Amino acid sequence: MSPKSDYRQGGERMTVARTADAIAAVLRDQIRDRELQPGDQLPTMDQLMTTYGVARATALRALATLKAEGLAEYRAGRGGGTVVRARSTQRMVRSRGIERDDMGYYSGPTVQHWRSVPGSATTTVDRPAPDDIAELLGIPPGTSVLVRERMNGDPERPELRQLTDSWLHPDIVAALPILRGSTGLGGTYDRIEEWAGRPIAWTEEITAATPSPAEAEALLLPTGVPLLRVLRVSTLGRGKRAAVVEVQDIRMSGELFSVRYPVQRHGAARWPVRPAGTDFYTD
Amino acid sequence: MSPKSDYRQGGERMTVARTADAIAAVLRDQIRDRELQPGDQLPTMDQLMTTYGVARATALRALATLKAEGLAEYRAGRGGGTVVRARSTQRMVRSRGIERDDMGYYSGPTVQHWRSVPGSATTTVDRPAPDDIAELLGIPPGTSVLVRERMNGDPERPELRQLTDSWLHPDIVAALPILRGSTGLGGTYDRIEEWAGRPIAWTEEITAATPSPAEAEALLLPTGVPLLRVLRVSTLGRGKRAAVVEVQDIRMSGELFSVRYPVQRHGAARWPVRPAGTDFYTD
DNA sequence: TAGTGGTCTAGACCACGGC
DNA sequence: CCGTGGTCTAGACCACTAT
Repeated sequence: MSPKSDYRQGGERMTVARTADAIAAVLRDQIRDRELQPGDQLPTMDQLMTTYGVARATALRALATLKAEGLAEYRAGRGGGTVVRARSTQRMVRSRGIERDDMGYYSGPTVQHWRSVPGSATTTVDRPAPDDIAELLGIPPGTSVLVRERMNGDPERPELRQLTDSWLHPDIVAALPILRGSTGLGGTYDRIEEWAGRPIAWTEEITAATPSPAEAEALLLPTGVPLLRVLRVSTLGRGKRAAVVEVQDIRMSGELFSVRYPVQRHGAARWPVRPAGTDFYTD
Repeated sequence: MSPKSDYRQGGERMTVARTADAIAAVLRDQIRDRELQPGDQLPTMDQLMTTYGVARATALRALATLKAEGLAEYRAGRGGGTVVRARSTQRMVRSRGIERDDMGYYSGPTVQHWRSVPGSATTTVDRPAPDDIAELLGIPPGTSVLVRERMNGDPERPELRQLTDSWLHPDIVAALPILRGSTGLGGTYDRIEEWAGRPIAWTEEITAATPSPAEAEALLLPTGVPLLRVLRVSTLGRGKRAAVVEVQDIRMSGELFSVRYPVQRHGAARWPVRPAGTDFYTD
């Protein structure tokens, strides 16, 4: 992986890093091995130019690579430079069960006090559904769908925030035109349950994604930090007659957040189990 | 967001993109709006140079930005070029319940037939635990811990693969030295339950991360694709006396995989619910 | 072989922010 | 002020692969 050696220049075999990727690999290894601690300054471009004998642009690209990977960041000003980024190892864990208080449903105590991020507001628009949302809603891709977009977070820790797009199934919007209006997002679930007279069931599907520039800006993501994406599917009814009424697309920093679920035992995995025929590992 | 206009050059206000970021933004918008479909060729560097009047390096950076974001990729050779990447919108969904067959435990039918990736083998080493693993194991960071590292996946679809590091608590390794040996990973759980005489309980914590170059290579990740990371914590006992015996760190492509869980209602959220005091939305 | 992107050197100029 | 990284132009050379 690290092209630190076995590198040719003018037919002569070199053992030192002389390319941007090789220099980046040297520094990356030093960071991984904690020779360079968070907050420590990396060599400046001038230092890289003299120690490795490369051009300025090459030194720049080595440092830029580490920034893109989220390993380093720039501190501007005199005495600044490129430093090892302190990566939060302590993530905010969201236990994904549904709770309820005077305000309505919420998903766990860590977010009970979250509010709309100042300066942002819920917007309600009709928009063609992306493929994955359309698939979950069970409608043709590109169908125009009512979506409520919102950003909220912890009022006391502004970096803890998430973007939520609530895509409402066309049938439910036709039946409940109030959903186009000022009903809060939390209120949406109550309105639907009042109308249906039975409970919504939720399933969450979690994946990772690269943020768009707009998402990175809104969520204050440094470069190199991916999105943690939770797709929450709200369903009425059970089994084959279950109808998807809403899909929420919730995006948050993959570095600051994690979500936690208990894992259930099914079928033959229920305790006590019979001994396995072999110890072959299948997962 | 898109610096397509309001750009100054020599004191003259321009309305066309003349920087790498601005050109990238134009192309990004065209991809997002489906003017450029997956497989379509983006303008070549020569075309960008003439249409925008920029230097070759600038055109290069515009295209490189899109590749880094995972929106485009390079097809080499004559007639090739930079094309819009086909992003798999159909992810492999792993329903995270625990099942069991003759082989032992496994997590859902989609992975029941998975095997070790050809050419890879399980390695067993002692390694200092990273901070987040140490935290979950309840041991001081940097403690040397036995870890079993493995890569497995779908034999018929080699791109569907995952890296699994199984970090075993020092106490359980001391009690069960066999875990250092050739017991399969799936066998680990059986050995622990036989020894303890009671069932393991699992919790999974999901987050997103940027792959290291080594992880990207092993998992065949194109640039711009983040990791989906599942931390599975295995526990013996309940409540305050629960002891963590193992932490699995499972990494897979965030583009090809998602994990799915049912969401439980707790406390006041159990049906039937009382009406909410307001419709204020807290999540 | 031709056309694509990728890397490098060399040098000019700009933006930022602590000193 | 001045050292830091960031962007740009300009040009040389290399790597890949369909044709």
